[in-house]
Amino acid sequence: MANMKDIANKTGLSLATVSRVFNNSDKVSPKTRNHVLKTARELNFRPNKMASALRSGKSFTIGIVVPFIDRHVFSAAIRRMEEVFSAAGYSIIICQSHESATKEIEILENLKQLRIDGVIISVSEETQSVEPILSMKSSGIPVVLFDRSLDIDSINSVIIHNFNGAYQATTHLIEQNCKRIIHLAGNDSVGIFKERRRGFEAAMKDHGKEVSPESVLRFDNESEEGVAALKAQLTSRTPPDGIMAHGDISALQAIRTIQDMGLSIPNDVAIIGFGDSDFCPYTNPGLSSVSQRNEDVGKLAAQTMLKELQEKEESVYTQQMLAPKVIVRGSSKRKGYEK
Amino acid sequence: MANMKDIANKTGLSLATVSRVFNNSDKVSPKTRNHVLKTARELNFRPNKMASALRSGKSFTIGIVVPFIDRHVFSAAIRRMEEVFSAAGYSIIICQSHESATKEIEILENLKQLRIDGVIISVSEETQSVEPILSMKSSGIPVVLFDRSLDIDSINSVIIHNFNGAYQATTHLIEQNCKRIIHLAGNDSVGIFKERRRGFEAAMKDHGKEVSPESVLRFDNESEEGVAALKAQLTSRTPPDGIMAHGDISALQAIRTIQDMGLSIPNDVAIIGFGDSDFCPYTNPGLSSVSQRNEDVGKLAAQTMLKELQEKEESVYTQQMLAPKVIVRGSSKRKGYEK
DNA sequence: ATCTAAAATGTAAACGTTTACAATTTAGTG
DNA sequence: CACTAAATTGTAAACGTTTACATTTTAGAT
Repeated sequence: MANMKDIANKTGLSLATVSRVFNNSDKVSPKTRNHVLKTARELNFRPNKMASALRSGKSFTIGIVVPFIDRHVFSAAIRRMEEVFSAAGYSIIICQSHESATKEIEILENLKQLRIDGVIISVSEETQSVEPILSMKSSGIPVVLFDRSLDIDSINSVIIHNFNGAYQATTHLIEQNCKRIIHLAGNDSVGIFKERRRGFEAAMKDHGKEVSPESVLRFDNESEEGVAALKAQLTSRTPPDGIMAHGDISALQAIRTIQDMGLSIPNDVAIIGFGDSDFCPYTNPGLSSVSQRNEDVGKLAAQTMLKELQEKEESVYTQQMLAPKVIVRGSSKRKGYEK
Repeated sequence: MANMKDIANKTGLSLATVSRVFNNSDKVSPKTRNHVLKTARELNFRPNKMASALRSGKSFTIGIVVPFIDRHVFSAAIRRMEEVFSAAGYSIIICQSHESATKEIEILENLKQLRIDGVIISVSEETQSVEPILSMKSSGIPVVLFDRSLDIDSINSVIIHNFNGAYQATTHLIEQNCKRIIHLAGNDSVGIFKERRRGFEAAMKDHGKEVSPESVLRFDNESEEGVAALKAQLTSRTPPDGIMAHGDISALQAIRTIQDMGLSIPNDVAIIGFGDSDFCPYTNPGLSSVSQRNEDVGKLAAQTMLKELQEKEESVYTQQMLAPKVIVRGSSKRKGYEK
């Protein structure tokens, strides 16, 4: 494959001039430029980006780290990132942490070796320490967190306002005349789940509803304990008539449980999930949910990265929170309370 | 950031020896190796993969090209690819063709410039010409096609056997005692959809069922024409009692249409989709579908690529077809015909 | 101690760009 | 036409590795 030297030889120009043509440096006469471009076409020349990256120190590559790429949250966000970056001339390298903090560290090391220009990351569930992230920064590699954040204010992050989303969802159930609402809670050690629980509790209190220990039910997608506990509550003397789940899959499990008991949704129990997964419109009834705006998050994260890359000065770090949106479907739309 | 020269200076060794340590070349004494590694740790050294790629001509990077990364077919396959490649020391670069043949060509050009070691691609719907793919090959870059294939036997490909899947699905409906089965067909210009239609027709014929022009209904997810035509058939004197859709979304649209007309699934009409999308278990009734085995396809494609990369000789090209699997759920499980 | 082959290390040129700096050409001015 | 500044081009050294080839060291055999 031809290189710049070949073009230089064939045109009789110097290597520097040839290089300048491809850098869009304006310091080259139109005549020479055309001559070079023509010769480049003839020789089927493609600039070698590795060489360019090596010399210039800019690889025009961004590393994206997520737990698993096949989760819709991530693939949707990454889709937008790719679009933003590719338009700006950047390539993206994808890595999966498998929800392991150890793997995550390995990946970050590897990305350093690849001399990527920046990292966008949604940290693993396990990740507690911010050290690996900070170490990236101190190596001069900008980092943007998305989806899940860590408590560091020297790092840009883009997340949705989980507290708010949960608050809105809970308020929605209250407006649907639910009298006794419970929350199917995720693991509190995961920041976003904690926020959702807090949002639920705040909404309850703000609307004068009591939050008892029974109001918050720990609900895991893997174990059956949550389901059993839910059944118990549904058969108690004061069964819940509204459920705000921390995730859509949990909501689905609840729907099954409820329907299996012969109760109807939304009239006996109204339910809303979180995430607005793509299957939400297709369940029966359609599952109301809180949209995480994955695409918007992805786009914004990518734009934030580009901005940081372009700024020479130490930039100002921002924690951007997108307002989530309640999507109402059949599972929480009660007769007489449609608004 | 420290480089090998720094280590060489600090240890008093030559650059070559230092390099050999990191190449796992065995031509270095244990004592020197340890000394070098220790110094490397002290200096916080990370080998520069760009430099290594430039010099050695191997970037240990694979380009993956898909129409859109947020489609589950692709993200599921890519997930496995990432796992296979990362275990083998390769990074992956993801690009989206947006179903555009032009964009696809641009992407391939760009990947060439990046000097990636190989390309795994699921071509866009528009793609007709095999030229860009062949041009990759002739530049010495191995290519593996997946999901959708092109008719070139000098390129490795991994796809599922669409004909077979459709054949099986249709046979399943016949076994469920469906008397009049129709196919909701995709765009025939897309190879996999054509295969599915052919599989449907073959199964019908093999079971002594007539394939009339009405048996194949062109059904697009975007337009309403298909829905209208389906309605017309359902109200005709000889309504279909079995539907084999070319995709899950089409199946969903059909389910809605059928249920809106007051007909019951699966007893009035049994239906099966294609793709086994993640929402299939959650529809009501659960949607039977043909599993595309995305994960298996991804894994196999990645393994095929690795094999081709490792072989020095011109390798033998294979078209690998995975057998799809019918997943039976409520939408096609008729009373008395469960088997 | 000497010789030899194997093992370990060193030398230096490459890989294909970019870029500071220097040199040359061009165009504008009086 | 001479002079100057601007525009264009050239020179050569980097960037951080790998690797063919050359050299030195080591260990084993005599």
